[in-house]
Amino acid sequence: MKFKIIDVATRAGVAPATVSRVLNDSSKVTPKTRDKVMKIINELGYQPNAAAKNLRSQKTMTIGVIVPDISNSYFSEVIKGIENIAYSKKYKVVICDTENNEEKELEFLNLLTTRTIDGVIMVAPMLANEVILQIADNGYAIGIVGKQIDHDRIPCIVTDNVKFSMKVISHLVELGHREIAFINGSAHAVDSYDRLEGYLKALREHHIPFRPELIEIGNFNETGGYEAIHRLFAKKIPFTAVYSANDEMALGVYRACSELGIQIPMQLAVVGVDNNRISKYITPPLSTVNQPKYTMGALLVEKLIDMMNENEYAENRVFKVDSELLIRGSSDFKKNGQESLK
Amino acid sequence: MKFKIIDVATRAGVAPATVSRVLNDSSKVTPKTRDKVMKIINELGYQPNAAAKNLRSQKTMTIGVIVPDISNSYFSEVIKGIENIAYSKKYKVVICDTENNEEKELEFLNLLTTRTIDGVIMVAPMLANEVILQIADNGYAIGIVGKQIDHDRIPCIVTDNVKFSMKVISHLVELGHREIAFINGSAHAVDSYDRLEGYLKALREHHIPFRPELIEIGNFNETGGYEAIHRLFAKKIPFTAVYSANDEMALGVYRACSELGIQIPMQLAVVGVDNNRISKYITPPLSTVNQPKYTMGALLVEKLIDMMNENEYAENRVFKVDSELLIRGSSDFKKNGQESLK
DNA sequence: TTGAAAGCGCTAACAC
DNA sequence: GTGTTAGCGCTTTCAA
Repeated sequence: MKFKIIDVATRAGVAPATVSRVLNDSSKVTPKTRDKVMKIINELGYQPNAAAKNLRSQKTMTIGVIVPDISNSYFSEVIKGIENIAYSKKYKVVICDTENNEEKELEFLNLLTTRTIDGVIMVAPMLANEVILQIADNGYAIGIVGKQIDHDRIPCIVTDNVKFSMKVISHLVELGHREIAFINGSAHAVDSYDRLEGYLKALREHHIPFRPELIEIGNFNETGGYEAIHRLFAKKIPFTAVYSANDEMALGVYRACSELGIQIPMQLAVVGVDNNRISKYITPPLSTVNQPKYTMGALLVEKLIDMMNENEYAENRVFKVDSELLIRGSSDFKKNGQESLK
Repeated sequence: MKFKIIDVATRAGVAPATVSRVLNDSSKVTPKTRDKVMKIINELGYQPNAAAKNLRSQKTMTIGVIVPDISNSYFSEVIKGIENIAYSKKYKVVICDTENNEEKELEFLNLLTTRTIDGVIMVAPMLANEVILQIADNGYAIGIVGKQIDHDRIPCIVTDNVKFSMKVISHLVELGHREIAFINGSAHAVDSYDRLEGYLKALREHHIPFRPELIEIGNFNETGGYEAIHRLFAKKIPFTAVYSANDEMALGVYRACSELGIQIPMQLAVVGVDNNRISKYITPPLSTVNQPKYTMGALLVEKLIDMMNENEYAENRVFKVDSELLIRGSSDFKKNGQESLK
């Protein structure tokens, strides 16, 4: 049996409006009436109908999240952060896994215009900035994780790519490396620019000449990393370390090295980015950069919800968070051995 | 500017009902009117309001999915299957990551009673069967992945645990193993019973006496596996192989072996279950059972949607799918070496 | 503090 | 084939 507000109202001898007030604990109701109403609500197991509520209140308490690949632990961690905060604030979360498909990304944004969701968070969006800006201009709530977009109604959270890339290179230099190759992500990703910038900046700081031949593009996936390191080897330029712009590509490096009998880290030091769950379990464990994925999701959704409810305004719109370099056996061979899997 | 159906109607010189008919392509509308209406719709960029539609039609075209942990690749693959099929049928998917928290699981089910979602899929639910049966009895649409529940309105999809466990043990026996330890999942999981049953059945088939001391509980996580293998070693009973009821626990086995200097597979063969993404990348690569996760999600959501729309009925309610044994270096040392990371 | 009543935007039953 | 109209279940003025 499905009850509605009127059922509760009549049984409690009050008007529907009063029941509504009790439910949304608007203060203007005497404890006595409140108790009376609550009793009936519990007796009947009454639950308000969400659709009616949504229609009337013009919001759905739902946030959409668009990610390129939900089974990539980077994204699922971000989602966890979003989800947890969202639920604690009574919001639901609808997920869209685009499978790196730009059209699916665009299509999902329709949920905003149909008012199925109150706002959307795009994680590492592929869509052109203009499209995203347009949406914000149309008054829809939108937030971005992993890319910075300049619009005073779009909160963004990004990691300081330049900074941690410098940390990585400095770490390798301190270990004595001077010829450090760099496998970058896709050429059009903003992250790629920044990571390259950090790479160059660090080299300059350490007075190491920069050699463009040591840079390759790996498109952020395992195969890309595998092919990139092969291209690097093919050049016959000596290098003793490689900075891979993410862990996935580093897996490709491991595969190539395993095939060619190249020892990590003795013959080649490797550092990745992401602290992918896998990175800890491979042999040797991969040195990597740990981005605060959960926190990034959590922080951004909080900001977005605040903005939607206009508790807060545009200032402090872009968050740049720091990442931590995890030194493991792939760069520092002293770190190898027994404790590697701890 | 936000338009409503009446805006389209007046501009097109028709009644709102006609616009609605065009939108929901009910056949009773002449091509001419349809064109006229569509033209205005496109001009205005009109999009129907979801809340109003939901309220009127008493459905939300949304399915909830409850998983214990979204960053576990097993679950994210299931979600992918669900999501893809759901979106292709115009359904949205709301995710709940319970973090293995039974209360969160229960709480999320409220979305059914508030009619926020039309149905729910529980993946490896923790909630007692009675609770789930009750929900179905109340007329809500519910489906289960990874557990079989007997109720003629609940579609379920499970893997044949008995069958693949037998495959695993037979594989080990064929390699010459006779003392095979078994690290089972949590004691109250149905999967655990079935996997144990398969283990026992296979031993019997091969005329290998069953030794209860060789069985330990590892609760399906890394630490559990680590502790379980330590307990097994502590017993001083020789065994040459271990069947771990999932890959996570096998990781714990790897860690313990690495610490104790035990060589896999030479001194101990290891086989897991799940084909977790990690299993391929560890050293040696882990032999494991690949469950068709994506397909399981896809198949079940399809069934659930059919049931909700009553295209289909109770018969053929439980799906049992087969899994494939992937033999890798952790059990068969001929499989080690160069090709291990391919 | 409480009640009456309007209306959120859509669909479907019925009438023409 | 198309229009009219009631109403889905709730919240929120406004009045009392």
